[in-house]
Amino acid sequence: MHDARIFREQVELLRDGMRRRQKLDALAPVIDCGLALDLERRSIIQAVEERKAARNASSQEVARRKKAGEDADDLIASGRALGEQIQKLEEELAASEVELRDILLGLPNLTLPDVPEGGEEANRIVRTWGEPRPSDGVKPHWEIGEQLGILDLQRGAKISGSGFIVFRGLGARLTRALMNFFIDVHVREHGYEEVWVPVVVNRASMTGTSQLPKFEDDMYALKEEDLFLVPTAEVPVTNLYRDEIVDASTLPRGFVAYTPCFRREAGAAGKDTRGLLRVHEFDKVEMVRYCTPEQGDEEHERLTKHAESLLERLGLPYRRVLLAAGDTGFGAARCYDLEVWAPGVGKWLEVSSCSTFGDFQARRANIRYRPAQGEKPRFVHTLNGSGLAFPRVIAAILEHYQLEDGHVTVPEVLRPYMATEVL
RNA sequence: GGACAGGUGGCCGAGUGGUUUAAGGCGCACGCCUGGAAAGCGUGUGGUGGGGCAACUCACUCGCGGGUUCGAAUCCCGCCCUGUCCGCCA
Repeated sequence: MHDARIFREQVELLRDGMRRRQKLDALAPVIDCGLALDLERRSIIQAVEERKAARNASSQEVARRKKAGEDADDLIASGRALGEQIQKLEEELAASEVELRDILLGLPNLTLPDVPEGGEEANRIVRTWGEPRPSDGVKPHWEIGEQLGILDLQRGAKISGSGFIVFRGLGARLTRALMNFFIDVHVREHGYEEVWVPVVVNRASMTGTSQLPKFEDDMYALKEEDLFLVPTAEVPVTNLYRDEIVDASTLPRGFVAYTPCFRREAGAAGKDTRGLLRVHEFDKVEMVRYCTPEQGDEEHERLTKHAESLLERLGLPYRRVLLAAGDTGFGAARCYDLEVWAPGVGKWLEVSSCSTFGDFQARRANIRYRPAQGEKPRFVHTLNGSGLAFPRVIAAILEHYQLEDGHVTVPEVLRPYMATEVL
């Protein structure tokens, strides 16, 4: 969320940011509306506060007179009139504030200057690692997975519906291995604090990280309780310190959590949905970082490298893509996608999104730090990245490490967790 | 789910309609004192929003949201959270 001040102080910057995202046509009228509402709101505030000051003074005078045994009926009458005016103005103010907040909650973040303008076609591959294996003779993961008895899509669909997966035997163990391997690396080598968090969260948390209000239709919800299944651990983990002022000496700091992730993927049906490519429930280890504004860029690079290091240890060829403004998520200021090569399906699969949000989430979630004793609190910067999402990593392993006989070599780093060298 | 008790500043804690416009204490910061420190003494000490170049000033803020009143931490209603007991339970 932006500071409302952006309307009166930097509206051109805001317009330009929306243009870079290719959203200006849709959002220009919204921005104009925000500008007008901010003006209106401040003028009402002045009117109402003027009257409140008068009422406060009058009430004190009433108290003084009563104590002195004097008559105060005239003041009580004028106070009543003031009260009526105040009530009316406050109703107007509340309406205008709700409208302004709705607008602010619906505006995407500004992207950083190094983010390319435009849509998906302007995404930029900034580095590649490893030799992509040629696709010749490599079967897609869903064939190999079913063949090896480690993937059971049929029964997943029976139990829950399409897009829900059953892993069996070594497939189930592989999921457990990835969870432990990823978390162990982040905790032991990258300095993250391991956290285990709820996967059902309230509306305030979902709003804090900017899934709500705009993307409510994409979320699984428990309507009776007004609770939501998390689409990513980003939500509960970033919200750990919602409405708090964190100790500046702890920054930068990182948290890592495993959670299942639930996504309705409304409207995505039919597109790259076979096998493990796009499912409604999947598992992921997520890194979340808090830092100061000054540390933001450096932290974004660090976070992204933490995710890349996992792919390198797994020996899976990948590329890092800097997303163009129009392809960058709603709340992000800059986002790198990590895409792993899957020779069986012949595609680069997104296995991690590493984003920096600036203070966009922190303002919504009210997460602050005090730079130094006696100074005003400032919003932290928040970052998060998958480290990593399991299903597509599993797909890449089943394809990249596929043997001619249909078995699959287990990446060396996973062998201590798997107790086997081959699937 | 039911019953009861609670929720006041960084922390403790007083406060049942008007010098409480939140006492007092702890902590913290600064100053005095000291060779240096402790103790002691003094001063200061939250957040949000509005106005102002600024000094400053106004409003709001006692879990949250409404209501009553000229005036609410205080009275009324709803909700949330915490604790204890009961019920249920991996």
